[in-house]
Amino acid sequence: MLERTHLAIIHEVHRLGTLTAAARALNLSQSALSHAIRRLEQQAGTALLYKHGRRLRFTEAGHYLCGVAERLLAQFDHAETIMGAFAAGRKGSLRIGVECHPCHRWLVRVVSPFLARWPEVDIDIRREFQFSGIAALTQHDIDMLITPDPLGAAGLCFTPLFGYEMVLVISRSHPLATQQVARPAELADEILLSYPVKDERLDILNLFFTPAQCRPRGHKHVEDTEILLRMVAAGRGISAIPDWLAAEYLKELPLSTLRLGEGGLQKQLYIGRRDKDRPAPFIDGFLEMAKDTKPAPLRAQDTGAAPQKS
Amino acid sequence: MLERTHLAIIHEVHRLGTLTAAARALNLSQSALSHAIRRLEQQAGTALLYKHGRRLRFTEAGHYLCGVAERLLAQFDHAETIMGAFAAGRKGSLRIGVECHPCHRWLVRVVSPFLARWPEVDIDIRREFQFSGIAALTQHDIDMLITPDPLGAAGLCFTPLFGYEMVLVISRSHPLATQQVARPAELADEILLSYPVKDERLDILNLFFTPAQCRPRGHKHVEDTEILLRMVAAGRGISAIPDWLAAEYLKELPLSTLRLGEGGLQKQLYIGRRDKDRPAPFIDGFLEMAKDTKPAPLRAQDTGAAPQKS
DNA sequence: TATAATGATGAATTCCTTTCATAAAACCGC
DNA sequence: GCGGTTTTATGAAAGGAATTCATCATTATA
Repeated sequence: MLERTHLAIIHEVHRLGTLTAAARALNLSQSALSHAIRRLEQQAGTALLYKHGRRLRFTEAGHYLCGVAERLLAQFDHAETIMGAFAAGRKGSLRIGVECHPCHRWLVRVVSPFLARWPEVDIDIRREFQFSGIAALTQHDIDMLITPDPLGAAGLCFTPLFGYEMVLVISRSHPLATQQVARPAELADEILLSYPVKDERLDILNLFFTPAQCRPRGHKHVEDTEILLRMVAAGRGISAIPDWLAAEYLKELPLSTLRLGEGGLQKQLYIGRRDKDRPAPFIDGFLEMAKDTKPAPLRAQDTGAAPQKS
Repeated sequence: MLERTHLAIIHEVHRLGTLTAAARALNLSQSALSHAIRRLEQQAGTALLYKHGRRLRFTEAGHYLCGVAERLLAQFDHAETIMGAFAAGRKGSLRIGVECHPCHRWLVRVVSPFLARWPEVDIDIRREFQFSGIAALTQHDIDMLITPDPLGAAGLCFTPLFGYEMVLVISRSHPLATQQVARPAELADEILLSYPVKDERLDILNLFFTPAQCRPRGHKHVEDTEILLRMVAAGRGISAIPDWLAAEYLKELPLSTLRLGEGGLQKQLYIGRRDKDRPAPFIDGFLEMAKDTKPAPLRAQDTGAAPQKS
């Protein structure tokens, strides 16, 4: 079987012209090369070299193999370089799952500098999961999960990123716009606008309406944040989004934010990963950058809702 | 060092999913693969596989190596196929030297069917030599030499192809055109036209004029056969060419051919090669085809010169 | 829970590669 | 032409790396 060593020998003999020199270059004895070439020739069933004076020349087959050697050796070298980058933790891929629809703009602010810092790392962001994000993480479909709901699962660990408050957004011309706090019963006649997520994953339903045993009059899904908020501003419905996301739109759109219940709907974003994962530097790097990237806070004077607590 | 066997192992494990199956496919024990992969991982400095249940899954580095394996193994296989063709004598290259200017059209008739019969053989035809064709042959610059002058040299052997006669061609309106035979003294006032070859390699000088201690009045070189013969037909000079070549032009051009001296200038074309060359089938094949391809003979009624003797 | 399937591991063995010592051939300068 | 030098070839011995064997650990299946 043709092996890499054979190619290396052929290559060096071609480069240096003599067995002796090639042997020196390969840290082998001249005899070793002679034997190796002889074996290779026997396997190939054809001569590769012949003596011309006391030098060696390549037969046609040898010459062909020389070309093969040049190409393949380069590919081996390249592969080993890449493997080195993997080993050093420079290269890899990071499949990030996101279970937080509004997080997109924040995530972009993390990913951009990350790509610059770790140019050999491929990033893949996924939003859709067959079952849950947690399952995707344990099944190695993703390597990291950004979620506000760190459901315990064996072999996973979660790191808190930042706290925030889910606030109600309503049109500035809405009768409730003057209030600081909204109560479930006051919203029974509203249309709830939300991202296209299953009801059981909507905090405003789980933690606000359901405990009060009441529901908004209607519920519609909207994919895009901008469109959703424009619909709210136009009085077509109400919605609940993170305070820091609301902050970004308060200047542009005629919106008001209200606290959801007395204490507000406090949340925390977590980043989860498998705790037995190989400790790749770029994974820690991503974590650091994620922790260092806080969303812009919602200032108290902008609205009645409480400022976020980092 | 990353070796072909490593790639083969990675590839089979990827294809079959388990070490045990891959080991069967490679005619090795499961233990051998386990050890081999472990060694490879140690060298690479990174894991390639990890256990997922009782199956194996690839790490990113392993996945990368998998791709490398697929590409490189294909190239190895291909190289071995080609080497097999070399060994079987189907593939090769044949560098043919030609020391016989008029032979071009004959050579084409040999080479065309040869290329069809041996599609994997590259043919290269050379006419110019640093020293001589013989030297080029011994120095492995060419593999075969077609020549009318088989100068003895150690390690070479010559096979006769066919005999022919060098005949004098003159314009049909030339005073001598009625003769059957030309004698040197009768041509002392003529301009000799020849291919651009050194004087010492021109048979009409060596074997016709020089023995008679006389020379033609002038001597010009012409590269192309067609042009040369048109100049002769126009009465601008005389020339000496093989009878079979003259035969091809006698119908088109107003030419006459005369025998050079009483016995005629008899020649023989040979094909020479190194006798220690690896006996490649396609070399024998070329020889056979060359021997079987006789030039069209010059018929007696066309001219006064004798018909060629096979 | 027993059973089958799979991978991991350490020690022994086998096989292949390499080296050593030497011969043979070819070139170089005299 | 003839030693001296350089180079490849070769057979036997040594060395080392890959492989196997036997066994254990883990996980899935009935």
